[in-house]
Amino acid sequence: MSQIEGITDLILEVFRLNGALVHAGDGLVADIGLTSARWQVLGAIALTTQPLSVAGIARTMGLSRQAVLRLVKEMIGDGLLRLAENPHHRRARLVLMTVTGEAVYAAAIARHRPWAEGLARDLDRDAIGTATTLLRALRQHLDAARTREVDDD
Amino acid sequence: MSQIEGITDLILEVFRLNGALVHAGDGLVADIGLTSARWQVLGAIALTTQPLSVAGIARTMGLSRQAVLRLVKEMIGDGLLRLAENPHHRRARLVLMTVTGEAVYAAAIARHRPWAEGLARDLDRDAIGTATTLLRALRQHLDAARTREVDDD
DNA sequence: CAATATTTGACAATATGTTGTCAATATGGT
DNA sequence: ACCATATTGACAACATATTGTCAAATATTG
Repeated sequence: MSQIEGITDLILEVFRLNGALVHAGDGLVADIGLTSARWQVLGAIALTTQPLSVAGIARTMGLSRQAVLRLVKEMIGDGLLRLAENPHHRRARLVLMTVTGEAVYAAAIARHRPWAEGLARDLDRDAIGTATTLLRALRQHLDAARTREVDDD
Repeated sequence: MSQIEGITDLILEVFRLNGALVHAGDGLVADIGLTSARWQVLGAIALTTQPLSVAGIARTMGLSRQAVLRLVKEMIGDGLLRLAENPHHRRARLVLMTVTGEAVYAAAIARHRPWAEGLARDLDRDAIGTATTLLRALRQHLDAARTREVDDD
């Protein structure tokens, strides 16, 4: 198989796996009022020491500012998130979890753990690391190309 | 790093890479009237010896029937695809490319080749294979769970 | 053969994500 | 301090994908 076929296969598999993961995640947390996308927003907030703005969350998740903005506004409406003034930037307020948000996120984690265990059980540990490193390299390559794109404008 | 953290990292990287790939693909074929999604539909049709129905394309791509259905109808409207009677199934007609569709797909391939070469250039060949195998195993695991889900209904 | 189950295309509603645009706010260079 | 530039939240338009529902066509089972 040529190098091009190899990378193309990988790309198609990323598309398929992405869909399967979103579906599985949705199913995992549906009854606690979450979706994969909202769960990911909570994760981005939980996993940083410093509170983030909407734009900051977007950068962490690799999504557009606007996609995150809409999710955040909906989640504020649902009582999962709240905004706090940002001493460093009047416009870019900080996104924080409410008590409810924290409880829901904790519940999501509790379900994620055994699910992830089952998924990883018969997979080779090194292969997971190798794959993650490779995917990250690919994405960084693409992101770099994207930056050059914008610079050309 | 625990096995759970490892697989979770991989999952988040799949989400990010998926977005970056869709964006790059869109940019690659935008000016010939394609998008990543439409390009993938053409690819699914091109890569099979036997013509496929809408549902068949969906299975190949790992998407829902309905997602493919809408794409196919739009692409028929744009003159890229056409339907042919299916001797084995009156309802499930076969999706074929028009001459225009074939030309557009050929143009997309011509752009994909050097792009994929550049992407794969400094990546380890074995790592690509390992990653593809791992992602496929993950997806098949998830698809199997999905099948069990449906059986429970 | 008849009853039942599955597959399929169609349509609608909704969730997710992108791009484009704008004004407000920061930031950096001169 | 000033001006050009970049970042940010907001809103709108659109592409993509999922689920739910339905009726038609096919496949399966007793």
